[in-house]
Order: sequence, then C-alpha cells, then structure tokens
Amino acid sequence: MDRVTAAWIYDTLAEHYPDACTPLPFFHSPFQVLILTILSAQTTDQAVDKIRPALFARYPTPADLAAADVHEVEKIIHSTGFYRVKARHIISTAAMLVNRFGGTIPSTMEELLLLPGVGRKTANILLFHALGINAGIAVDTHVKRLAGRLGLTTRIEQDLIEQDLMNLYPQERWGDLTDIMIAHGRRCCTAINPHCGVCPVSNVCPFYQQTR
DNA sequence: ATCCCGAGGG
DNA sequence: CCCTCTGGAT
Repeated sequence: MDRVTAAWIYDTLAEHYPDACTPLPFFHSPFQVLILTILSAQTTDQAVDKIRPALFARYPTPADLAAADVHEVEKIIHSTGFYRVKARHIISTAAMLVNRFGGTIPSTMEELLLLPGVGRKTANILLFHALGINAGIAVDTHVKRLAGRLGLTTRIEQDLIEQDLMNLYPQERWGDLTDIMIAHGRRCCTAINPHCGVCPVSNVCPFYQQTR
C-alpha cells in the first residue's frame, strides 16, 4: 500500500465520519473519561452514555468512587455488560488514583497499565481521548479486519499491523485513525454482510474487487 | 445465533 | 495459549 492511497483513504473516511474522533465529549473530566473508557469494553457508546449521569452524580470524584459499595456500583453500570468485573475494576482504579497518583490520572502507558481494567487497548484510547497523546494505534478486531481488507497490511499479528499502520500515517493522525477505522468497521465494513455498496472507499478496496 | 472500541487469570 | 465474564446490537 502506498502512502498516497493510504492518505486518501484516511481523508475520505474522516469526511464520512465527522463525529468519529470525539466519542467522549470535552466537558468530561479526565477522571470521567478514564472510568467511561474502562466501562466501554465490549459494549456500545449508547449503553455507557445511558449510565453516565447516574454514575457521576453519585461518585463525582475518585475518592467517592474509591469508597463506593460494589453492589451499588454494579446496579448502576449493569447495562454496560461485564458489570461485576467492571464494578471491581473502576472502584480499584479510583482507589489507585487516590493512593498512588494524587487523585489525577497518570499520563504514561506504563502507569495507565497499572490501573485495574486498563489494558493495552484502553490505555491507547485513553492517552488520546483524555490527554491528546498519539501514543499508537489501537488494533482491535475492527481495525484488524478493515486494514486487511483495504490492503493497508498483510500481517496477522496485531503488533505488526499496528507497526504497518504507524509507518503508513504520521503520528498526529494515529488517534484519529483509530477512531475512524473503528467507526467504519462497526458501521459499514462489518464482519458479515459488509455494506460495500455504500462504502466510500470501495473503489480502492482489494476485498471489494475480489468479492464483486 | 453471533459478535463486540478487552482484560485478567489459569 | 485458552477460558471466563455480560448485555446489547444486528
């Protein structure tokens, strides 16, 4: 894949998903972004958005959440799935913010990975959305599938796919690229029955040429 | 019925 | 590496 085509794909998709890069509004505090990002695993934005007001009305600060009753948290976040695990994680994370990071959220990958419920993917998205840092490209199943179909990479391992994409795009686009590819993977380039007929980049897509 | 803006544990 | 944890969207 050459950079000219890769850049065109980025521009075209970016225009097509103008809201893809700001799933978590700016008025949320870094603390809220952190908690909401942990809760976002394996669920939808709508599900997280639905419980957000109740959650932060009850636990406005890390100290409040650290002292929370786990069953009460479970009840509030129930609709986001994995609620028992997530309830434990966000309470423990809040406690760690208070005890180790002075109530603020850490700004490096290494420190973020110490937080319960924060793995590689969440840390990556978090660095971008809470802190504006383009630390890398979060390669999930959507990005993996989309990058493969578009011919942006021929690799299988997610680390190598990330390297290919990072080589293809300048660092200041990594965060946006993650969001754009996830949005397109979810809304158009789906695993089964992809909507190639309305896909804005199908004209340069090897997968589309091969299946038509 | 299947998959997911995963992470932790064995 | 494989398993589990969960609801919701499609």
